[in-house]
Amino acid sequence: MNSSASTKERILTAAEALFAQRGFEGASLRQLTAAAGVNLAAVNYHFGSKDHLVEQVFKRRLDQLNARRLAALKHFAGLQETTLEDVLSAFIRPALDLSHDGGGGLFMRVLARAFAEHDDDLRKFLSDNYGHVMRQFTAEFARLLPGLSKEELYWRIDLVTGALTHAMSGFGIIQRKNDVSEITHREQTAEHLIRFAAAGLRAP
Amino acid sequence: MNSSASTKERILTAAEALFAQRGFEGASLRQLTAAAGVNLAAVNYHFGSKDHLVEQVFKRRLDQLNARRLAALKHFAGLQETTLEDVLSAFIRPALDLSHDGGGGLFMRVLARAFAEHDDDLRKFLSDNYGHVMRQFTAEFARLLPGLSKEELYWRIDLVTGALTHAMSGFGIIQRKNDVSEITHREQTAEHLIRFAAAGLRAP
DNA sequence: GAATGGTTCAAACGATCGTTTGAGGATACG
DNA sequence: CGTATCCTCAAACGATCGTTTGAACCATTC
Repeated sequence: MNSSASTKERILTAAEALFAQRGFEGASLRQLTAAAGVNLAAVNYHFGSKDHLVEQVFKRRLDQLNARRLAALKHFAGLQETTLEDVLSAFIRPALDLSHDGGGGLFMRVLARAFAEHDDDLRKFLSDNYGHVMRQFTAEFARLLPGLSKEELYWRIDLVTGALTHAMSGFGIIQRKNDVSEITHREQTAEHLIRFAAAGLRAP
Repeated sequence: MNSSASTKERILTAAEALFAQRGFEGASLRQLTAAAGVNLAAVNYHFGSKDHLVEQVFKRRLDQLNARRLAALKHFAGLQETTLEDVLSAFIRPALDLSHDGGGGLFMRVLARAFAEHDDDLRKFLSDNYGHVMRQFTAEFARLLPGLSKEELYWRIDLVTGALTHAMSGFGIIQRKNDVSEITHREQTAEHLIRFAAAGLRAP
């Protein structure tokens, strides 16, 4: 049908990689279209502008991430026997999975960049596509941590998010060693994150 | 003496603010020099290039931050009665102070950007100016958390750093309210961070 | 007061940016 | 076959980028 679907997808994939490497301003459309093997004008034809392309790069991955997080949370929401670790797992593992399939761990780096860019339009876009998921998780955390005030809870979720973003985007000193498979490394990352975050959330 | 000291300082201050707002690539030398009230050519005259200017922006603040952190740590290093919270305080409070004086909470945002940019040269520069401080703190954490393996300790320090950077750069949802003074807010931030990080580091 | 060395200035340089244009190719339908 | 629709392409547009240039300024020194 739409013979341009391939072109659009190629642009999106190349854009995700280049934005992660060079940033939104640092990656030019000429580098981007050359990497994708398409004509320079194709970006403006299919996406209207570079800014709209940036939004679509986010949308493609965030739709995945949100759906998976909510699906994972659904199994635990409101249940008596749910633990803090269960909810953290539903929050963390889809993000780690996302950075694994989809062609590489690039998107979380793009996301971390977006946080750092402090672009108001982009933040609003992220809030619109992200807000309801965060609210659901916050409600579940509140249920499992009844001793925390609302302010204290917001603070701690914020700090968990910081630790998550940091770890997932590969900022840190921790790198996968060659004798550890990527799946194993991902599992270890998830376990470290969940253990750390759960303890931080439960802090007296 | 050096009548250009004023010009250099004005450039550095304006650069710090603009880099925080627009990023290293997004802030042009024309915006920068206009904000500083100096001639366009002054940047290349005093700093050689834009890249060198970026490095100097970091150096000016990191030298402060490193000195204050080490001075704060010195009071606790190796002492029997030192607590985890003491060391975390020595790590966290100088950073919060830095973002307070020096004309605004802009530098930590610049630092968070630098992490996100993944620029190898800049990361090497940061590592060279930062590494020995991190090693001293790591040694102290290891002393106070003898139950942790080296790998586990590295992981947790990495996660603490992520939470710290996130909170200090003002990413999160937490904003200072108008009825709270900045000093009070800074103190609350430090307490939340220390409580959360200490619990995360002590996780079973 | 002429000369010196450090600093500032307006102007221009070539390169690269995002975007637009208009012609041409490809495919489907009458 | 003719036409309409979607897409691709090379080329160019104006704007802005970091950097360089050479003249002017200004304090200090002989």
